[in-house]
Amino acid sequence: MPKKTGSPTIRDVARLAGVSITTISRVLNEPNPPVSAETLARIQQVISELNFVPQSAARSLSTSRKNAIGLLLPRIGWDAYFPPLLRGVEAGAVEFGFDLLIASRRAEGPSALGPHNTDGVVVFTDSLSDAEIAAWQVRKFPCVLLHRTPPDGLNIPHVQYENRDGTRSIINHLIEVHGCRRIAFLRGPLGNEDSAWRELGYRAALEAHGIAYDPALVVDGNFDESDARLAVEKLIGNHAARGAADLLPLSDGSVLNTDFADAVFAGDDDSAVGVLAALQNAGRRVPEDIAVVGFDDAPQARFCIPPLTTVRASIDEAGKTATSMLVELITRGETAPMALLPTELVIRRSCGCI
Amino acid sequence: MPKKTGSPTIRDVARLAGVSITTISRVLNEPNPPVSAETLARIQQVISELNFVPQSAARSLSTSRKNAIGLLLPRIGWDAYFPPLLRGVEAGAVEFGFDLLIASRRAEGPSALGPHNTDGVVVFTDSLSDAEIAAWQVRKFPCVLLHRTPPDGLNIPHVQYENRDGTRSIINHLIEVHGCRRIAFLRGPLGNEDSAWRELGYRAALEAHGIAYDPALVVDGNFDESDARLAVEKLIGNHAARGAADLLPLSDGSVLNTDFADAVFAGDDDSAVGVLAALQNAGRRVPEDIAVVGFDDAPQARFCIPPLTTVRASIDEAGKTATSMLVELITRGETAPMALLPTELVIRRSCGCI
DNA sequence: CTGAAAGCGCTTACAG
DNA sequence: CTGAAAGCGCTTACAG
Repeated sequence: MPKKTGSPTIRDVARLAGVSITTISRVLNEPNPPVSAETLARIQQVISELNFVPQSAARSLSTSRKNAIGLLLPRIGWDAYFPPLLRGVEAGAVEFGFDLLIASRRAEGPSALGPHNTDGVVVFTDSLSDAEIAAWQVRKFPCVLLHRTPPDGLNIPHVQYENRDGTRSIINHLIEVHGCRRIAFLRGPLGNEDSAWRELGYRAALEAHGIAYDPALVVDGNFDESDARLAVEKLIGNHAARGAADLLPLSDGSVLNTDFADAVFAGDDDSAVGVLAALQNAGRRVPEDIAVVGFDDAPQARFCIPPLTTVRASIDEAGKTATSMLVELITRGETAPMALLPTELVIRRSCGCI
Repeated sequence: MPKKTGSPTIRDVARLAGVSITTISRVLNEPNPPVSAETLARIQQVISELNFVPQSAARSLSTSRKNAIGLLLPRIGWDAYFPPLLRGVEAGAVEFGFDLLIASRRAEGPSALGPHNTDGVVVFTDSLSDAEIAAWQVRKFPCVLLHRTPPDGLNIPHVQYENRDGTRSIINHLIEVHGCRRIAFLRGPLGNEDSAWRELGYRAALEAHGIAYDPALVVDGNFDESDARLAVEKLIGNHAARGAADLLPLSDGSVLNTDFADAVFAGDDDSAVGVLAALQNAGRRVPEDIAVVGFDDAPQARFCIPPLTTVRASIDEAGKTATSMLVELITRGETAPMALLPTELVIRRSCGCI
């Protein structure tokens, strides 16, 4: 009989079914185990009676596969896109039959995830240093970078959004549909890759429409609500200091808008919330006096006043893609060098539409 | 030399350090390994040079401890409180030196998490059936229930919020500060435990103030935005059908409010969004004509129009508490039978304050 | 202070 | 169709 109340082992199953553990193992692992129908039935019966599940550790030890992948996250910034990200990764893991380990990166000590407990890991943004990534490479430990480009010289599969295209299309929308010409841009944090690509998209869209790039319209929003608010207040202040008229009432009752800009691309949706607050405080109506757009389609985007026009990228998709690339890397030894995910324009009221 | 480019084993370390693997193991596991200072230094040197980390699988197999805990989630509903929940659980896992496995529960097959790959799991809400929980109990597999009470007759540690107290305090606020007397309540889904406790809190607060419970004011909102919206529309419709006056302008310019209610407790914040929409459509001003309050302090609460007065419970705390209880259960064999977490009133504009 | 050896629960050639 | 045996990389009495 099975010992005590602990979990049954393959040995218990073998004894109760009257066969060797080899046979049990085969039934467990092979699609068409070479056993008589009768024996097979008996074994399956015992397995389900005992509720037997093979110990992962023992299995790993003999196959040297952990059947687990890891998702490594940075310490902070887990918020808005985290649920869909995890949902995507989890779905991928399940689909390919892997367990999923999660860890957030701490300053001290080695990563909680690595060759000792997983077959490979998805590294999200800057959750691992260049040096650590490089160390994994020499060990040939599979990993895929999500929202992060590989360190120089290293050829590591990575997945990213079409930040540039997404930005280009939302700026195009402002220019072509709403006739904007002075579009402010709030940069993300220094060194942030998403921000760098968005800036390229911003410049490309301007250039394609023959609009000169104006450095005075580009400031730091840091993808942060209150930084963005301050940045816009400064833009307005600078403009006033130059003696500009801003909103000039005309004799016919209409208004001549000579404001600091006719649109603000906030860099991301968090910043956009700050931008909206700053504009409202300054007495600007959005979108009547000035348009505002974001990026990400974060949860608060639809609750903004007015609801925010923005760019959406499917985060689920990103997680799933990264995971399936990782699995390919683990099982076949190679995968695509990178995946670039499409984005989609989400039109709401803050740009002037609707 | 270490084989190929794979990971080094304890054997590699022993060879390079010129000692037995027993000694290496001791250095790895004992706080004060009985080795000469000189040997110790040499060993640590080799370990860091090789970047050696013991294989979790091998370690588990010999100790029969996985050094991992699991977090089991239901298939859906990962959204708003998910990041803080995971943050809490992850923090707990790290603190006690456990790896963290995550899985969402699927209909088919056994749970991806169990005795075969973890030392215990935190079961979130209804991610596991009563029968499966019971099966784990007979195996003495440690688990802690989060936001879920144990199946009948089973004595399983669980952690929950003070839903009743939290509700009582927000209803008290409506009554005592804002003089509300006719407070509608939108129930959560049938069978939902949080909802049941909130209803008890609602009734207790009314009773404490000598206000009769009026079944006509209690309807189903299902913790869902559009269900809640419909429910409120129906409340308004029923009221009108009875020929009530609603908002009656008086000769002195003020308004006599004979509306269906003077406040709505939406059950949760998702519902509150639907309630606000229904009231606005029906021409009611919040909070001037009617107060609205929610529960959870979900992210959208501060973005609502007007910002939502609600009840907050620290989800981080819940995750952390559940995790430390689980660890205690794993290491000491027992822990507290349950933990009841406090809530906090979050006052914003929708109740009439500010 | 140090090591040889058994054993954890599986898988997988190898042999029949 | 079936099984005995070696081995995966550790830990831990046991012995010195």
